[in-house]
Amino acid sequence: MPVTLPAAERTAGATLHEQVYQSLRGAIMCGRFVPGRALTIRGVAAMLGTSLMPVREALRRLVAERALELLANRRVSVPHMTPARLDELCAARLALEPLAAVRALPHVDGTRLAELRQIDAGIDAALAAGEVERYLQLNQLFHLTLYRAGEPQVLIPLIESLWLQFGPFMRATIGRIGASYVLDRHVEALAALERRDPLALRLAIESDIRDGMGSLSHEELLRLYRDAAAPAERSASARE
Amino acid sequence: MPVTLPAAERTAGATLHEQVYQSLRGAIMCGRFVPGRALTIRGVAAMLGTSLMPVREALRRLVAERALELLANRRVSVPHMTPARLDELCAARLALEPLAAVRALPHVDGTRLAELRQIDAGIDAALAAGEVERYLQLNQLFHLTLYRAGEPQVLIPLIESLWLQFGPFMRATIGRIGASYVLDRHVEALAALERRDPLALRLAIESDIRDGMGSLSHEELLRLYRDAAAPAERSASARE
DNA sequence: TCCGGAAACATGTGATCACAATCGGCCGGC
DNA sequence: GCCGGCCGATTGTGATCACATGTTTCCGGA
Repeated sequence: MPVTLPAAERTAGATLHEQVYQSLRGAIMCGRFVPGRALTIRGVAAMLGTSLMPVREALRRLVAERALELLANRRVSVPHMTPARLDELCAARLALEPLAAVRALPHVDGTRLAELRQIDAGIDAALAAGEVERYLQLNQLFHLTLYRAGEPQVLIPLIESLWLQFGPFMRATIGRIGASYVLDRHVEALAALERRDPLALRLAIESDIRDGMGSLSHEELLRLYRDAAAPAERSASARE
Repeated sequence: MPVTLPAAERTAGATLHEQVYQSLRGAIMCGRFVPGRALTIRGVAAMLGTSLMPVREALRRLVAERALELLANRRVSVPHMTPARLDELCAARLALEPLAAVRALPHVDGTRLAELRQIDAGIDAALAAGEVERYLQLNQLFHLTLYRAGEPQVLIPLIESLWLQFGPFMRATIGRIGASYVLDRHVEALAALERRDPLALRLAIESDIRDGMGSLSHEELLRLYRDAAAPAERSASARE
């Protein structure tokens, strides 16, 4: 079994399938599921101690959000990354996230700016401690906290769908973190926010996304391209 | 009852909830559901002659795609349009669709170009005949047929989500069609495709989207802004 | 040793049912 | 006349079951 799920035992006021959704979403973002390996309804239900129904709904929602892929067998799995999809994801992020940042800028007040600074400090700490998982979580939180200023209703779901597709791959293939941080794009973004400079903010977010792409392990990317040429057989890491 | 659904009787090989999804999606895009009015599972199931289960899954998928909104009561409805949401939808379309078009351009061959020309001819015919519904359908088909060249996997779902949110509102508030067509942006796009000119294509698509926004009935937009100021009471059209 | 087929198993889909929460209308009281 | 609380009807949620499809396993034959 490739994964142990955190047994959604928090009995929040939300519905059961919402809790299952959050558990699965977290597990996906951490790369806990092997791409291509089928996620069975009964399997997830057994891990989380629920019945089939909430799992069905959670899985279907994740498929609609493109976090999971519907196979021909009508089974679901984390989709394999392909060079074309990676390129598209990057292009979509570069189209949407700078836009979201610039639109959020007028609504960023002192409180939110302080919150962003605090998150960025946490990121630096995680980087210094080499805590990859925490770094990725906080990085996502930094971006979403910025974009959420002004309470956008349309852009956030689109961006979250992209992160859901991008996250597990990044988690699995990120190389040495910290190495590529010759320039801290978040500091640039914070400065742009303080100066209320839309263009500088756009550039900082664009650069941050590109840097994120650059931090992918080169050997993983090479394997990706190789696999794309011979898709019949996946490389070793896809095996158990 | 505000709507009669086309009784999903086509027994395609697909799953039942997929057929329900398609029926509901078509009805939503045609503006057949009154925004804010709750769509009940049992009601839809009765209209379509299915049991509750496929309807549940179809509704949940449409909620995930932001075509429907999850109310606090855990009931679903077509969301009301607000000025902020309209602005965001427009910005997202302007960010994603020109990008999708430019990325598709290198993959548009003669066959697809001919297909696009044929759709555009159909659009002109629908415009001349004053068939609003057919015009909107073909317009969507034109855009998606263009974007689908190169088989994008990421951008298409994002754009379809936007159309799903934008479509019902446009269907309900479109003014006199044809009037705003002093310039046919589709012809411009087709010319740009033939010349393989990315910049011209981008401009044509951008202009087409802006023109589409301009074709919204001004009185409807005014009512929208008025309602946004006093959201407690919706205007007459929201009542039965 | 390798291949093919059949049986046992696992899985997704859809239906039906129970139940708690919510909504609607009705009535009584202020 | 208007408001608040009560009761019935409606609704979403979750559980369990039946069934068709697809998958794996195991065994016999070449």
